[in-house]
Amino acid sequence: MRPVQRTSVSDAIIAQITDLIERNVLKPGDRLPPERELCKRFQVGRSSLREALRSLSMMGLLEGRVGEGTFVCDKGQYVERALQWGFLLDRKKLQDLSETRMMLESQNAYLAAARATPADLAAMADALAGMAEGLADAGRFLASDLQFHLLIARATHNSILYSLLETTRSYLQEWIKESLAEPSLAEHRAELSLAEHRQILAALQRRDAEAARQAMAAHIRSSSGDLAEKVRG
Amino acid sequence: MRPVQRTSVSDAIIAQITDLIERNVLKPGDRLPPERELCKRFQVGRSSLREALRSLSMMGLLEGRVGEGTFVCDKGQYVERALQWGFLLDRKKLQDLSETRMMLESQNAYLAAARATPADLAAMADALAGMAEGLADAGRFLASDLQFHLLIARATHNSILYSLLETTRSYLQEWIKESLAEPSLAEHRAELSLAEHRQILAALQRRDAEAARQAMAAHIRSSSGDLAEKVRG
DNA sequence: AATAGCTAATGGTCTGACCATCGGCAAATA
DNA sequence: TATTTGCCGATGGTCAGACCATTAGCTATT
Repeated sequence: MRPVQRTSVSDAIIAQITDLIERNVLKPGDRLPPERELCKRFQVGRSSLREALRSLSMMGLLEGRVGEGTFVCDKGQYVERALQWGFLLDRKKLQDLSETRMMLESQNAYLAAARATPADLAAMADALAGMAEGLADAGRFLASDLQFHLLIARATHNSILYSLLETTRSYLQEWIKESLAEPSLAEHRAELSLAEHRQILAALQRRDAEAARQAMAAHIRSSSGDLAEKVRG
Repeated sequence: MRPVQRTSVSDAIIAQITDLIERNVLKPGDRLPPERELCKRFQVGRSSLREALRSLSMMGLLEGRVGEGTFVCDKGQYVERALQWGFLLDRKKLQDLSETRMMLESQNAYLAAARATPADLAAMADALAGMAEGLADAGRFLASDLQFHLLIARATHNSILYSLLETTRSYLQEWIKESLAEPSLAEHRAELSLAEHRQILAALQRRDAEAARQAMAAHIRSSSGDLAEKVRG
């Protein structure tokens, strides 16, 4: 004998809808049938259906618009929602996330060295130029910085690795921004950071995977040194 | 003029409860008041309340037990769960997943070399013994195999890395099982695999991080060679 | 002392209703 | 004719009440 399977109505609906999205039957931007219509199709009450839709919205898969309908989100919306729970991170978890990020970025650099297309490298150069122009503008500098790292992840041409880095970055974003907001260190750090980025790009252009990995690791260690201390303190 | 703030009842409840959990007013294991009681306190309908509770359950913050009540979960799995949902969508890329897994496993071995406790190493030895005993029993062999890898991930004492490996493995499990089901190769592969695992454990016991990483990488390359071909084909 | 049965409490589900908002259409207006 | 205004239906958001299945704890029987 074994415990009988207790299936929840909402969970079953969630499973079905996520499955539809996975199999791309429901594409981003698509509109779902009205709730009352879905009730009839699933043969469930509106409460259960709404609990399912609510959970899916909370995961960033769906979005409900009053008077219009319920729509399938593109994955970008997911990150925003996820940021809401960023403050739930405790110190240990923050440390773990930071470590995971470092590992991802280093390995991405390693892989990108072999796989980056000329277009990828050109985009990175553009991002680097954006950083240089934004030396005085912290907001623009950070945006170009982030873009540079994401471009490397994209250059691996591995959607999983890209997605993972995107997510970990989004969680750490707040702390990164905070740690770079120190007015005293900002200017010096920015110049140092720019130089480090140039080294990374140079290694990628040379197709030197090991050098790229080490340059990235060094950069993150250097740029997140105070972040690490803040986490531990 | 600026857009007026449109607040949703459920979102407000979610915000309040997450806030209570964050400030440790609600501790893990605590029981929430009954739903009908919460309705009176929040002065909201039960539908809205339940949608909020459902979302919180989906995030892994709460857990509802019929006839008992709603409880605060003890495991802080918020981030892990979010990461899981994060790349659920493009899991079709088996190749990418396989590559990600290899990277995770290698790096985990590297970190575990320095961090594994004697208890961790002992557990790995046990798993290895289980593999040796299960040379004839494919099911038991694979179970011990999986456990060995998870133990290494656990030995990093990094919950994010552990969770990521767990998730990637779970997605690849089917294909791994399938590729090892070839009757002709099974026996030889099992012995080879066992030897490779012994090398990994030996490196960990020597605290040789680089050797552990390389041994793990070699093992995965060897054991998933046909898997990779199958994926590409 | 142990067990079977009962009762109240609780989460899970369903139904029907009302509200606020949005899109589209038609009438009124310039 | 082109634009605005007002209306109407559809839709998601919310609420209230009811019923069900399960659980814990008590009670009475054995």
